[in-house]
Formats: sequence, C-alpha cells, structure tokens
Amino acid sequence: MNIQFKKGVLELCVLSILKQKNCYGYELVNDISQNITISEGTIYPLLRRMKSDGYVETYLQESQEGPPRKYYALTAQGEQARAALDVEWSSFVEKVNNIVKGGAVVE
Amino acid sequence: MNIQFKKGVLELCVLSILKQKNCYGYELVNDISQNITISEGTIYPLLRRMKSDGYVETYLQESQEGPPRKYYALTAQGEQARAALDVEWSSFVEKVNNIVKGGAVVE
DNA sequence: ATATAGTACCTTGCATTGCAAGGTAGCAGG
DNA sequence: CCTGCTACCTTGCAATGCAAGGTACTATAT
Repeated sequence: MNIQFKKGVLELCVLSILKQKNCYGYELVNDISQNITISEGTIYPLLRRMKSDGYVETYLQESQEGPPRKYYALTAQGEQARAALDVEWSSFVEKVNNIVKGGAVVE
Repeated sequence: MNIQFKKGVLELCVLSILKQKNCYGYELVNDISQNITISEGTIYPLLRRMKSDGYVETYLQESQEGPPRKYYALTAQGEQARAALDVEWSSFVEKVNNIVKGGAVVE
C-alpha cells in the first residue's frame, strides 16, 4: 500500500468513523486497518492534533480487558471539518480521474 | 486544495500524461494545474526522481519562445509503474470510500 | 511467582513529498 | 534597457506516516 496516498486522508477516515460512534485509539487502528493499514504511531499523534484543533473531545473509561480506554467524540467543529474534508476529497478524486483517464488538458 | 492529498498522486498524474504524449516540465505544470495545482518546485524534483528510477528518458529540443525544452518520454518500465500505481490508486479510493460512506467495519 | 500474550496508551527519529522563494537564461515588445 | 513570459533549476521548510521503542494492565499458562 502506497504510504503517500494516505497523507491527509487518514484524518478524513478518523473523522468519518467518529461521526458514527465514539472510539478509543486502539479501536480506530483496528477498524481502519481492515481497509487501510494504519499504525499506532500514526493514530495517536493524529488524535492529539485533532484534539488541539478542537475537532474531538476525550473521556476515559475503565476496561476489563486492559488499561483504561481513552474515547474520542466528535465536536460540532469536528463535524464541520469532516464535511469540508469530505467535499475536498471527492473533488480531488474527480480531478485526478480527469487527468488519469484520458483528456487531462482542456482545449 | 489540501496539499497532503497530492502526495504520491502527482506521480501518477505525470506518468498518465506522459503515456499520451511526450512533455517538457513547464508544460506538465500547466497541463496538470488545470485540474490540480502543482508548482515547479514539485515537478522538477519529481521528474528527476523518475529519471533516476528509469521511468522516463529525456531529450532537448530548441524553442522559438524561450530556452530549450527538456522533453520527457515514458519508458516501458515507466509504463509498468504507471499501470501499477493506477491500480493501487483505484483500490485506495475504493477503500477510503468504504470507510467514509457508512460501514467501515466488516462484521 | 513468572512468563507470555493481548490490550491500550504513548514518544522519538526518520523518510518522503510538495511548496515557497529564490536563482539563471533566452526571447519579444515597448 | 526594461518588463514579461518562457523554461530550466535548487535550497530550506512543513506536514504526515511509520518503525521501533517504551509503559502498564489483564488473563492464562507454567
């Protein structure tokens, strides 16, 4: 899997999943990795950035299977960011498609 | 335009255009930028990398409109790389779609 | 008790890529 | 001669993801 492709997109993935349900970091790694491999060394710094940007809020919850889990919940601001990123991504994919499939140049 | 999205994808764009026609660097910047903004500081190092990877070959051609143009032509190896990248990109986009649109987790 | 494996958190250093901002030169028009 | 366009190039920076490490809790097996 081309690592470079993931740049910036994993943020959209995390925000999209958090829209559906609150998650803890380790859970996000496993969920996302079913489609796109993501490592812990990626998710934790990413979640930290999102929190400092006000996109997510956190709370701790005890677990019987290990140490306490840090859950992440999407804020209103985070949802706004998700929607914007989603639009941007779709538009980007379309533009790449324009270039890759045939007539890249408008004439 | 999200800069991060472009990572790795611009290589596919360049290879795709070079499949259709030989181009010089400045021309690629203008062609691609009609869909996705790309700067000269990106294209020239990228073309250098591709050449050192054996994906492209170059030749100079005089111009009446300015200094000589350095044309790039796709090699067989470059075409192989393009095809592989194309497949990888399509697969990646699909996987992102899986995550973003609804059921990310297979259950 | 101790070791192993799974869960769950975290950090540091590195590699890669794209961009801004610069530089060099040729050509044409005023 | 100066400006603007063409066309090439390089250097330093910012952002992101990963590998490889560390810590600690729980459960199971030895």
